[in-house]
Amino acid sequence: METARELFFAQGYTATGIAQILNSSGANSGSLYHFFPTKEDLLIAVLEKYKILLEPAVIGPAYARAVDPIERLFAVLDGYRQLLTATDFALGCPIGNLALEMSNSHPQVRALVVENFEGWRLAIRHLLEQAQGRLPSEVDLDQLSHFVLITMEGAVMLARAYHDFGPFDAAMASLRDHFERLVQDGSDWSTPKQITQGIQ
Amino acid sequence: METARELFFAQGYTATGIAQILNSSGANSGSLYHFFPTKEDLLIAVLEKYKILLEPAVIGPAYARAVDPIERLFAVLDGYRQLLTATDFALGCPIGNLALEMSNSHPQVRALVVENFEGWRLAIRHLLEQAQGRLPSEVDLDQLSHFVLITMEGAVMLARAYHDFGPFDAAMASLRDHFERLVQDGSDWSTPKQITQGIQ
DNA sequence: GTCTTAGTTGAACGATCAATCAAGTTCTAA
DNA sequence: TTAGAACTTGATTGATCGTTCAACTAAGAC
Repeated sequence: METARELFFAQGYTATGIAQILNSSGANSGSLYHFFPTKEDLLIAVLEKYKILLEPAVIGPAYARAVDPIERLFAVLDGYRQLLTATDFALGCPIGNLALEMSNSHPQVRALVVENFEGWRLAIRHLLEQAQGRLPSEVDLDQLSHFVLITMEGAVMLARAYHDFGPFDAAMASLRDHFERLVQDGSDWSTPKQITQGIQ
Repeated sequence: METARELFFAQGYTATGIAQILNSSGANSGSLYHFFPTKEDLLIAVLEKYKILLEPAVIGPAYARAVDPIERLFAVLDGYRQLLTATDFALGCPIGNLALEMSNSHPQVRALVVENFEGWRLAIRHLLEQAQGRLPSEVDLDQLSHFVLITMEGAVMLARAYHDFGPFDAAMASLRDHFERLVQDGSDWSTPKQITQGIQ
């Protein structure tokens, strides 16, 4: 199953054959089909695994690299940049890859993709809640967390297509700009603009 | 080739078989292979076609629905929303679909994916240039146009995965908010804030 | 010590995959 | 009128697809 996860991640679901999984893992077809009656069951197990991996593999490391909630948010995003760097754009977001491939057809798989996205988004939302005091009061955290998720998925997609960090970094810079304007706006009513600007 | 384009769009490249293209189009395998020696050549022709379709199928209709450059930008994005509605989330962005599927392996295909993305982005950039007077002078139009493209691709991906417009509309609302703040900031130095606020 | 259950083995299945090719037809130009 | 190139036809190729299954082994229960 671990081998299947890696191969689905690297090549996609359709492009990965059962035979390849068996070769790479050293398992036999009968053993595999004893636990996973169909290829789709294998994919479902992989998607369940990703739900478990979210915290230790994505959120945890980002928390360790920063303390401020907004900085932690960008540390999460930077984690995907590091993955792209380490694999020379071969690996992006495993869920995003499967999302496009499986968004038609299989409803159970799609439901698990949504669960994975929601896990990620709610982790971001949790960070936004911690920064809520600095944001304008009218900001919708569900909306903003969706926006961050969408930006991340789009940025990873484009970076892989371009084999270049230009689009990715542009999105990160724009998103940072957006957050700076939100924070700026959030402090306007309580603190005169001139003072915060004077300190900088 | 037109049938291949539709099937690649709806099902993806790997998931579409030559036999299916032949059945749906009524062509024979020999005829197909006379013009397209490999399946990849067929994909390349499809991607070239998309470059041509950008203007009449995407940009043109959006221009017809709005006049203001920023409104035209959002009209382009709304075009993808309409496509998702019309096909019940079955069809998203044809280039984005292929981008994730082909971002590894074939370099020639990836180059054409990039050309398609760049065509789209430069069309957006052209709109931003027309609105440049309303934006802060320090805004980087290349960065901002990449940001818009990335938001669009991510929004379409998530909408298809969720089978729901929540994420898509959240991204559009956030992007609108970002543009409003840019325009607001762009007018600050020339016009006192109080006056424009008073007019509203 | 035997019965049951869980798990393993790997050859084999029919279907489908992208691709081929010899034969036949249509078009073009001299 | 005719030679040759352009194009079509569809049966067929070997490889690979996901899946099956009868035979086998290992381990715990009574």
